[in-house]
Amino acid sequence: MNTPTATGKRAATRETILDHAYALACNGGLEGLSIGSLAADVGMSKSGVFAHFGSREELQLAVLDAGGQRFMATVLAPALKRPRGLPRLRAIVANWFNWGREFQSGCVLLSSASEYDGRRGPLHDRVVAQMAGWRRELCKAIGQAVDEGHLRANTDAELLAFEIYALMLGLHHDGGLFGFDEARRHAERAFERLWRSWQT
Amino acid sequence: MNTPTATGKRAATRETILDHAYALACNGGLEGLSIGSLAADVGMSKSGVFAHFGSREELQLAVLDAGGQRFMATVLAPALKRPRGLPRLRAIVANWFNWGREFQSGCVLLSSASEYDGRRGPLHDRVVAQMAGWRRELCKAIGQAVDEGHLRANTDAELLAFEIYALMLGLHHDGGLFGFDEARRHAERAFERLWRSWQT
DNA sequence: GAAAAGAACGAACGATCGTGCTATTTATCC
DNA sequence: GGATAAATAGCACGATCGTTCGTTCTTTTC
Repeated sequence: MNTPTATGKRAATRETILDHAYALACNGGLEGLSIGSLAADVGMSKSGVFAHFGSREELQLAVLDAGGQRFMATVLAPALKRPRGLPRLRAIVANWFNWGREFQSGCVLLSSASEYDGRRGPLHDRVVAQMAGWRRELCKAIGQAVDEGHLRANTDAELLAFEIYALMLGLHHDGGLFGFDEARRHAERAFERLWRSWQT
Repeated sequence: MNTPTATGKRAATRETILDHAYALACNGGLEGLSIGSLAADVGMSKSGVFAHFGSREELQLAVLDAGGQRFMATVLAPALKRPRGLPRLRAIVANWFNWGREFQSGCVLLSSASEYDGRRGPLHDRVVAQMAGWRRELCKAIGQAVDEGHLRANTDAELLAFEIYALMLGLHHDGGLFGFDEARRHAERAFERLWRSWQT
């Protein structure tokens, strides 16, 4: 038995740092995340935090990955237990509604999308890859709903995925600015209209 | 003739500064806008730029106002020449499609919305007021389309405004990440479906 | 318990941040 | 054209940024 705890101390504190970094980035965005404030939040020295990542960009990438992982675990994974087709699709949307409300403010992934859409570099690429991956998952679930006969046979999966995504953007946008309850009401009704418009 | 140009020198250079500030904020966002880089971009000294606004926050507010003004002039004003109802609504959307492509990257107003939705202070309030005002204009145009008999009598203006706004968010989001052309195709088709779903 | 390895700290760096203050330049007015 | 006012430049401040480096503390290994 030479493996200490399978996760070691280094990995554990790294996880702790990422927890705090993720929470901070949910407010201020990835671009507003500074190593100094992060270190103060965790209760470590700047250099101690820094040593875990080697650069700020590497830290930001790690936060982005952590966010994507949590998103998938919160939104997609539970929905996979539901039967294929529209029930699973609705479960995805339902889980998505609750996403980002664990911390008071916005979603790291969405804010990163608007922060890095115009620039170049590793962060931009990671955001694009993440978003494209999620869109692919959405299309997959939509395709299954078509196969199950829940949605019309001529359904354009990419278009519907765009529409679903747009409504979630609207929910987060309005939720952040005008209050979550009213935004939720609008989004819920919009989704009902959306499902109906694509149903068989 | 003692009035030099009706707009004095001070106002003129202030306008020049705001032009550059607006362009810079279209990429880096309002939070990424710094007085130093702005001064370098304009070709002035930091303090020279600073003197025009008195504080960074005041500068950001001015940029926000300038953005709102340009948005209204680009998107709303030309549409008011079209006949009330669906034609005007479609014109608004058509103008909105072109908005934000004057500069290569995103829209200041949208990025500000995600930057300040979680915080408090004058910037947050200004963003909310701006967004609420625009939403009100949208609802007004929708109401007219109902009055004209172009949209169903039981149309929920706020809900439709939410749906329109959501699609535009989707357009900007996808446009920034995946390329504007594909996003435009999706958004255009989604809008056609949207109009049809609310039409008489 | 000594030795080796790993993790975190503390101080310092050059740069940039927003913001004052004081000159200096530029425009306006009689 | 000289006096006055406005506009801009220059410089310095404290703070914070990301990053580096050498030291100290903690853990593991023999």
